[in-house]
Amino acid sequence: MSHRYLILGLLVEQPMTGYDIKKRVDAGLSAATNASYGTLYPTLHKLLAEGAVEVQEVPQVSRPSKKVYHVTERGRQALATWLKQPAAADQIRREFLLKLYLSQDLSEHEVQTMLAVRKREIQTLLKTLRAEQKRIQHPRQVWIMDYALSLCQAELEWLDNLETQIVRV
Amino acid sequence: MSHRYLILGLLVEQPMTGYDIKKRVDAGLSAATNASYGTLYPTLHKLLAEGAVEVQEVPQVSRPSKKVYHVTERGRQALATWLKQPAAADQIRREFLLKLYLSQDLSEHEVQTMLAVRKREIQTLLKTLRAEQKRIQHPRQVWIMDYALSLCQAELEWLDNLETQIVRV
DNA sequence: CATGGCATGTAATTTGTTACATGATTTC
DNA sequence: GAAATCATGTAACAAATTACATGCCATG
Repeated sequence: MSHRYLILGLLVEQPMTGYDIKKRVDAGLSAATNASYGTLYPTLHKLLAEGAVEVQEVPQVSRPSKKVYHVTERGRQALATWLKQPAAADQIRREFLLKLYLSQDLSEHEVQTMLAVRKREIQTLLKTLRAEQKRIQHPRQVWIMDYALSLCQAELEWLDNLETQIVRV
Repeated sequence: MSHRYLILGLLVEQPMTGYDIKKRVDAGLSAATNASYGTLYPTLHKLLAEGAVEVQEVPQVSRPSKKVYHVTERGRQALATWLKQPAAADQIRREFLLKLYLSQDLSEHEVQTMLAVRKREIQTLLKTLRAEQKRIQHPRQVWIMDYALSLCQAELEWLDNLETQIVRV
């Protein structure tokens, strides 16, 4: 449901293809939401049918023609209305955390491995974020990046703490 | 899908009703996942049909009889198998963050309001977490609580930073 | 010559939310 | 007297993932 507005919002910044939107979200907005083609394309079609976006087909050589979408006035207004409403609560699912909590019957070694895997994942994410951070111009994107970075660092500290705690036990 | 294992895992700790499970998740595991009755009860029925759990009906006066579920050996093994597999990636949706990012056409005042609302929400969450923290005995529950607290604090710091930044701009 | 990027899309399935229905008891 | 707690459940719907299909180009 909020994917509609994600799309509209990104198209306000600049006209794009579905493919572009996906890249954009993966690169800079992963802390806020995610987007798969299976959601993106059908949603774009719906928005088109509703007149919230329009399409401009750009033919290409030996490739499906690009469909560059841009927002209509109607779309802008739908977005503005949505923006002014209070945000829905966060929806969060961290399977890693659930497994850690339920890991009573696992060996200490297995638990340590879980933590190590997670740590590597978060460190990788941190690197990615820092790399992206350098390519940013738009201040609002900086906000989101800072958010993601802060949470990453907090989690890393928590992981370090836990690891040493478990060793001591 | 991971709700199956959430249920199994909690039932390993002790037999419970669907209602109890819900309370348990809301109280101590909100950083990992969530659970609504609409998911919980049907999932319990499925687990029962598969022989992963068994039920013991406890009649009550002027109330539907309690259905206390407990895990079978089969259920335990299903859980153990799942636990040893690598965890799925986090699934995160923060509508608040998305709105903040897309808030270009809002007034500065509206943005400040969004931040203030979020801040109050996180502060409330923090208080709740701290209250729950005192009732905890199980060390693994402490881990999860610490996780939630760390992220809360990181977000609060980020919010404070942002607020002052925007004022300056 | 395989991998990954570019670029579109569909269909089946899973997953989950929301809202509803029921109804007594306790607490403010 | 209203609201929250206890306690179960279903049904309709919305949302999203996954896997698939297609096919060229560039890079290593």
